[in-house]
Amino acid sequence: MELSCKSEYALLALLELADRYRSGEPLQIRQIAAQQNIPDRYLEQLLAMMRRGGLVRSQRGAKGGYILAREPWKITLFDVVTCLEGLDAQAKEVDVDLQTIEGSVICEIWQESYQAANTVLQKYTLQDLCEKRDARRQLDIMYYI
Amino acid sequence: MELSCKSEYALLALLELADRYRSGEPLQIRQIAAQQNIPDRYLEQLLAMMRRGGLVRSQRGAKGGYILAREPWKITLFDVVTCLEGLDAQAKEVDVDLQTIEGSVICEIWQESYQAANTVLQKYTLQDLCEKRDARRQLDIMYYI
DNA sequence: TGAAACCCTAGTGGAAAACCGGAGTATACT
DNA sequence: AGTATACTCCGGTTTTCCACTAGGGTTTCA
Repeated sequence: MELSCKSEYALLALLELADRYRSGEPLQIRQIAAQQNIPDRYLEQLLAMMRRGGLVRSQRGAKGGYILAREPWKITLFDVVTCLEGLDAQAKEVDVDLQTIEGSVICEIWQESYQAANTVLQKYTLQDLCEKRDARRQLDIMYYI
Repeated sequence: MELSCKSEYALLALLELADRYRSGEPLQIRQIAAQQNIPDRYLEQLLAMMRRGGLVRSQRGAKGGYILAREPWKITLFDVVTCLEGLDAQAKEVDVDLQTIEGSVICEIWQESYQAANTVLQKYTLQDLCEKRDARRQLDIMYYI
């Protein structure tokens, strides 16, 4: 479970959407991309995935854009990464039967390790992320003075 | 921290070396490769990495081969994966300073998740792996009868 | 001396990740 | 109604990385 560009871009975008969430106004791809320095056509794909995954809602047409599908404290980082990377995760389960004993023993331990990582990601929500960011911003201002 | 071919091959090889450890005799690349169905020239590179990482010792020349550098219960799975994938891990630390606040907040959480995964890997040694394998073998025999 | 083994470096093929472009469709505003 | 805006779908391109291959060395033992 490494931090790919995909996941990072997605989280940055969701962070922007979380900020905007209370207003109820949608936010455009272009704006998010400009704000966070993300290639816009790529971000488009990621947002489409997250829409299919039920994380965001889209509004088409003029004055359209994206809105968080539910409250920022109801979306965990685990939700995000599984939505993005989890689509091809089922494909790996194919040839488990023709594995050696050594292979399956190793595989089990990896599952356990994987599980531990996911538990951490389940602990944090977008809300938490926003708060951490704000706290960090305050801290940076203090240091600057 | 996903299970790459590299790590799996390396663990399988180390498992063979662990079996052989008590005898003090070295084991050749070819034999390991044949036993575990690993491309031998590739395994050669992995063993070279593990030698540089201090996990195995090599003996050159005829009747040479590889030996575990220390006892099987003193090598954790964490040691193995960091030895193999950890070489380019420092390269990522380069441009940390020019990161945004959002980026570093995300990065921190990823570190925590990573850490959790590593803690699991630190818990298991080659010895544990061997024992799990043997237990599984016994179990398979029982089922077969 | 020669065979058996490790040692080092470079290069290749293919697949996945990251990214781009164009044509289509829905929506709001005038 | 018409137009501008923004999402939607889908195919293509570029880049990067992994698994693997290859060849020419060096050391050791018999």
